[in-house]
Amino acid sequence: MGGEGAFRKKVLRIISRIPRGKVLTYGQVATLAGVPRAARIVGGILYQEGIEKKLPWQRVLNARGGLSTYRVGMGEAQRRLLEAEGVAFNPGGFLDLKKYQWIPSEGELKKWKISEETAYGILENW
DNA sequence: TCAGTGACTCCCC
DNA sequence: CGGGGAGCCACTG
Repeated sequence: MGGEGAFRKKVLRIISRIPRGKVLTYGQVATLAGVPRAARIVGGILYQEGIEKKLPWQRVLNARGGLSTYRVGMGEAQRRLLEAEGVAFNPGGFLDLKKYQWIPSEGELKKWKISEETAYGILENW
């Protein structure tokens, strides 16, 4: 654990920046970190270090706006944490990504060396 | 070094 | 809406 991969570091940094009440999907985090198809890795990293490193792990969801943590027994905890931040789930247990998705500032994108074009491609609510 | 793994995603039924 | 299957790829032992 606590490896030193560049991708891992970027993932941890990006997640640590997601504001209260906002979310990103695993795939979006992976893309912002430079490896668009490494969504599974993001989940793995959070599973290992999310709580240990005091990250806002609850703010990362699957591509449908649902919680993937039910399969590891963390679903209810994640839902409660999000609701405590003012996030409302729809009857199906999903949340509206267009409404809650975090849009990083231009400065942040520049820091991560992500073009606005790339960001526009993966973020719904630009 | 390398096969195995999986908090993912997309597609199809 | 639900389930199955095939890709994916950084990380791990």
